Amino acid sequence: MKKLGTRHENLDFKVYRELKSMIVDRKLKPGDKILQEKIAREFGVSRTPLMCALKKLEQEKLVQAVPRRGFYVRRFTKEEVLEAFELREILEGLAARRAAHIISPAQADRLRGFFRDADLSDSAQSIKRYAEEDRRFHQFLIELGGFDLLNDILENYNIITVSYRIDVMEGLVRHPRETLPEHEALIEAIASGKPEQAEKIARQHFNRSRQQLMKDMLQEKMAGTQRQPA
Amino acid sequence: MKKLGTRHENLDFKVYRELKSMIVDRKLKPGDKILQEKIAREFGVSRTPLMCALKKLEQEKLVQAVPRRGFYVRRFTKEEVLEAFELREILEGLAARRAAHIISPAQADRLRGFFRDADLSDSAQSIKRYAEEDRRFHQFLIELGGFDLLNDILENYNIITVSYRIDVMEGLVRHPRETLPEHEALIEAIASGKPEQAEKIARQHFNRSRQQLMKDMLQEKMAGTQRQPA
DNA sequence: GAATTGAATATTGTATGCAAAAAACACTAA
DNA sequence: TTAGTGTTTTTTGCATACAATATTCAATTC
Repeated sequence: MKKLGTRHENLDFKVYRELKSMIVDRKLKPGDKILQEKIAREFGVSRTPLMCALKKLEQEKLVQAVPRRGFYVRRFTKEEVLEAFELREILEGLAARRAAHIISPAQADRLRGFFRDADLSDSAQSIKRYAEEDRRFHQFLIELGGFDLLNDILENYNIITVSYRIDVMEGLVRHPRETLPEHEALIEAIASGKPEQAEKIARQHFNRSRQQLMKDMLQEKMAGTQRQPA
Repeated sequence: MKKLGTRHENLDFKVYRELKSMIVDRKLKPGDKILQEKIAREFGVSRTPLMCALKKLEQEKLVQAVPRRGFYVRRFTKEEVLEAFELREILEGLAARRAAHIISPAQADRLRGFFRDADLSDSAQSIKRYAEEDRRFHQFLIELGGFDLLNDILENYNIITVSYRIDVMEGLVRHPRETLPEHEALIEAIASGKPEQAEKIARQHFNRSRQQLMKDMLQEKMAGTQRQPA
């Protein structure tokens, strides 16, 4: 018995995806109110599926619902971003551990291909390419070691860490020269099937980025003008 | 400026809570189809807020939506339950670590009160009381060391582990005689402010339960008749 | 001019209506 | 019987309608 039947995709899901990418791409900015009528007209749907989509996004914390007022694009606090990093630290640590457990030789080969010809210069171009490779690498790691529940969580909460500071160094927290050795060590630990080591390295990797982020945030606070409305 | 204003609770949220407890309490059983018209009438609301509530539950994996067919109460696979345990292992490990970091003397006192007068006999009554204490303990641990994101995730996925096998030994996977020393060690590690140790113990605690569960499941498979419909 | 009030307007939360899809049923032919 | 087919009934997905609440803004008072 086949199961390929699910071709009908409900409108609310399409709206959900569209809205989500609008938020991640900053077409809707943090703090913006979401005018249901307007968006619904823009998308050519009624408010019913839009409402559903908004509720979904609320659950993912991308928007905030204020009863009888409406939905607003959420503005993440520094604390939340750091907390999201803390979660990634252990969740991707888990993924790394599992990946090392179950990796196949073919997958190990593919894994070893990541960052092979990384360019560590400071040009915007090379930073950008490294950032892309970084995302692909973490994606592959999750595919390797993840499972449904874990993937769901990571998908939801990576967005918080990604959508913050997207404008600085392509979203990278640390310079490739610093992270490349860590990536290489992680790759080797997973590819050679060392779960404990893989988890440890993955966690260290995120931990260091988190520490760096904390420092950056502190500096920002000292230096700059802080907009932080209610 | 105060902020106590949020008194309006939308209908969909009430429906959501009600449905959720119906599922957890087995008033709606795994596999049951959710007849929207019927439930809506039962709750005295229209299908609109019910729909929203169902979508929320879908995101939490308590129900499954099949487009153009409807919603069904989800039946968890063994794999999923084990995966949920694996998640709890690291997530509550994190909570334990953080708790040990930030615990106050007053909280440490309260923590040490858990399981103080535990009764390790085999009577149904005492097992039941231990299971309740267990839940309260883990809840307190999450309150201590958790944060918003973590709480959300744990709330969702604990349900998977709790709603499975609720009928055997009050949902406990291992006997109190086995888990009590672990609980005591964990309490002491947190109360005396030892983050690394606390995390390690918490993880071991869950890991052992997970191993036990795997064994149990394997035995069930060997022995019993397996209902596992599509 | 600043603060306060209150009507006019806009927006939300929910119920209802309706077309399209799925399920249930009844009837016919092997 | 059983398999197949057309028809009725049910149910879903979505649009729309409407009352209740929020917001806006002009008029009024201090």
